[in-house]
Amino acid sequence: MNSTQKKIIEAAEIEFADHGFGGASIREITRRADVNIAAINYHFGSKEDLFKEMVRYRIDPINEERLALLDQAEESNKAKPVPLEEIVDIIVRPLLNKLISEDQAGVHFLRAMGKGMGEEQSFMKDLFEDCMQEVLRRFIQALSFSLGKPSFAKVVYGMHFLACAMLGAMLQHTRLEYMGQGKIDTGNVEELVDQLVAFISGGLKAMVNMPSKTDTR
Amino acid sequence: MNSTQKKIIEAAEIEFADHGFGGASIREITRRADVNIAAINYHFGSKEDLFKEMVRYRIDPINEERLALLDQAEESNKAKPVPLEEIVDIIVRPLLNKLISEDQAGVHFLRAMGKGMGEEQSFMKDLFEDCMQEVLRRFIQALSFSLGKPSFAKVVYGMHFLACAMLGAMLQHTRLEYMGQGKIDTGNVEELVDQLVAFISGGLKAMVNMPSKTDTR
DNA sequence: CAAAAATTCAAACAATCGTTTGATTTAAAC
DNA sequence: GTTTAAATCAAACGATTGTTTGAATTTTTG
Repeated sequence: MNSTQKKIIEAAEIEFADHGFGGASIREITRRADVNIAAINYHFGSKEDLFKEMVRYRIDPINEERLALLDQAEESNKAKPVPLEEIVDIIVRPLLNKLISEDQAGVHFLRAMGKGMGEEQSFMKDLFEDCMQEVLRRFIQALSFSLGKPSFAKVVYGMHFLACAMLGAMLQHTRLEYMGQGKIDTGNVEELVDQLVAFISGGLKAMVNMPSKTDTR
Repeated sequence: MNSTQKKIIEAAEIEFADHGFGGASIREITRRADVNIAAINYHFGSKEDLFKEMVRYRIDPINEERLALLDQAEESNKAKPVPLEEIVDIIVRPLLNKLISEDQAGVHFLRAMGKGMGEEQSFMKDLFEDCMQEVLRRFIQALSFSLGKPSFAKVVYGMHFLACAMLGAMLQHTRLEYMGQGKIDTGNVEELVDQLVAFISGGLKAMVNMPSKTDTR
């Protein structure tokens, strides 16, 4: 990955974050990256391939880190389940840590990815399935074990809410500023993640402990 | 609101849901609504005004319902705080109930609105501030009271996570199908809301009970 | 029924979209 | 230093974007 491609990726993160995949403009990306209009098609093939490359470039290392941390946690807990907070932390922290970086590129990436996940582009579903398949499988299993193997439906709802809360935090991080009336330090990602992990873990436990009318295992 | 305007609004919900505000096409909306291309500018003024109208048309009654329910709950609890689950339920249920409707229009509206909230269009921030200001104020106050008046930061984080989880559920409702491998009845909104309310309430309590390093009230 | 207002229509507006082309410049290989 | 290959460039491609226009049509009013 040469400097031109890097410049394009960084500009793409900002544009995709601001306007989504469909709304972002190739011309605006190249203008921001200070490269020629044809550079994107030359280096990446198409706008679609650029988006895919942008996602994989950032998300693959994060998922590797997640799996390694889960391996490590499962090993140190022997045959016992990994504590819930630990699992949630491993899912959330490596990703949301991208909210801090000297050039703010991570913030843009998270917003761009969050926005992409909501789009109806047909290639998106494939992209995220490719990226997340193994991670999803492993963490659903770990969560189920840690929660005492509740019904399949509960685990799915739980994983869903976990992803929703995390996705929302990615997309709406800037809203903290407005809601907090400037009294919240939005740069304190450590604090944000701590609170979010507590929120999600507590939520999962409460959900599992609640009796469900239509529950079958 | 005549039949042409109604047809346009319904078509707009689908298009905005699928492609976001920036990605949606006026031509596609009018084609789907089976009206002339000029109808949108004639009846609404602009694409932007159409989006605003679409949001207010659906969200204003929901917010009125929320405030009425909160009034009622506060009255029946005298000077005591309203139970947390009840408050969360009032925020979540009137909105997510839109996930069910014979013509699925509600699903599209929720996705369209969720997607819009993430966009950087300058008019969006104003629109949502106008819509949500009073509701936010009232429910932040009720939540704070019900949670035992924790620090301002905790309440803000809590309200933020609540909104994030709800937003995610709106945006990603169809993902339940995929994650649940077809074994989850995605049409069972009652069940979804029950689980979500339990998740959010449990999350909020856990968050408030967790000691915070940088906590000041 | 006639006059007036409201609505619908096809056509065109300038602007922008993603992509391609072919020439030109820069870098690498021998 | 000459030859290949890689990269950058301005220009143009056809298609689509949101919006406007002015005539034709429908609906309402007196």
